[in-house]
Amino acid sequence: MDRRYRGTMADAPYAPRRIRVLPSWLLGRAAARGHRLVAEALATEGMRMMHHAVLSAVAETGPVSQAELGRIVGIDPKDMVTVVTDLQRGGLVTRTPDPRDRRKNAVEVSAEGRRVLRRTQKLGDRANDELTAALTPAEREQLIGLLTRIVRPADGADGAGKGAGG
Amino acid sequence: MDRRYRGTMADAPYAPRRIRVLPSWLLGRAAARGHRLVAEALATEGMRMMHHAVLSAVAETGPVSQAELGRIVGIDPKDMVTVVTDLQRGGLVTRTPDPRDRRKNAVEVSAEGRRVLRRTQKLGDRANDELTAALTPAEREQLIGLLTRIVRPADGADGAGKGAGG
DNA sequence: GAAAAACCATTGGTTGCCCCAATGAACTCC
DNA sequence: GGAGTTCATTGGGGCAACCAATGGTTTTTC
Repeated sequence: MDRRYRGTMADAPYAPRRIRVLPSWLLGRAAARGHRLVAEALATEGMRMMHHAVLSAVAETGPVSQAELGRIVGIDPKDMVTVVTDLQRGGLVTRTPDPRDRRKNAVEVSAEGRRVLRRTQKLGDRANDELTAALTPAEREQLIGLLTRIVRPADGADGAGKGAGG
Repeated sequence: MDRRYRGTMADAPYAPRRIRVLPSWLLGRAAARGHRLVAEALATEGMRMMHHAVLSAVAETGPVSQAELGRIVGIDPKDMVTVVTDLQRGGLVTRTPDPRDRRKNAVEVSAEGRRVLRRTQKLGDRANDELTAALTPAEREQLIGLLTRIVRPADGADGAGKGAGG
């Protein structure tokens, strides 16, 4: 394998020992690879990760406000505006004023949205298969379990919920 | 406990089922949390993640060129210039022309650099402890092993080494 | 019922990370 | 000594996460 000049993350096998074993470091690397793989796959449908996540949330939650969506997928209200606008422009969701609460937009998936979602889900799944190709199914489940517990430490006691990154 | 408005990643517990179990998704979340934790910790020493990684690599590799460093930690040559400049400005590394190859800069850690590195390493380690607080030591090792294999699939056969993003 | 507080969608702007292309100097190989 | 390559540097560009402010709307409180 010719080690070219390009330093594209993916081929940075050695890193300093002290760092290479740090979960935060590995997480960053793995996430970067996952992101690249998924983004690449989704791009064939003109979708991006956040768009897919939001569309998925909409499909699952039914008519829902943007603020609620933001809480669900964990993105900023500002970014949500962009995503929903894109989705709407593509005819994947409808954004209608909620008659019960005129502040809100009722976002709902369209037939076309469901169609696209079905495809992008398959694409995303396949990308994830490739991402975890080196793992056995059992190991993959293990990884998912471990990560899930890392992602939501809000349950534990000790110093959690510290300063939200000033 | 009050669920405020802010959607800062950390408190996005539920996400759509279909997505929540996707390694790529979890990886992104976990990485974001790890990044926040570590960055926050390092900030107390005025350091950033990349700076720490590079400094660590320099300390471990001895006098080394920037290009080599870039390959080691996996960042772009352009960004390396900035990082090394910052490090140099802070007196943490020295950047001297390599007499054996006048194209190269021999980057080397300074005494002060070692001192800072010792502190930032401790800081980084602690942040990682907090990141993995929900895991037992054995589980943490497990996670590291799993992630390591995800990060470098370059060994396996199947479609690996695919298009690097495009 | 009116003021106060909270919430929603939107606009505006910032930061950090990752990536690519081009340039001039220096080294290597033939 | 000329071609090809590597090095540091400069100049861009894209994407994700985040924070502050505003006008309109709902709920809360007195």
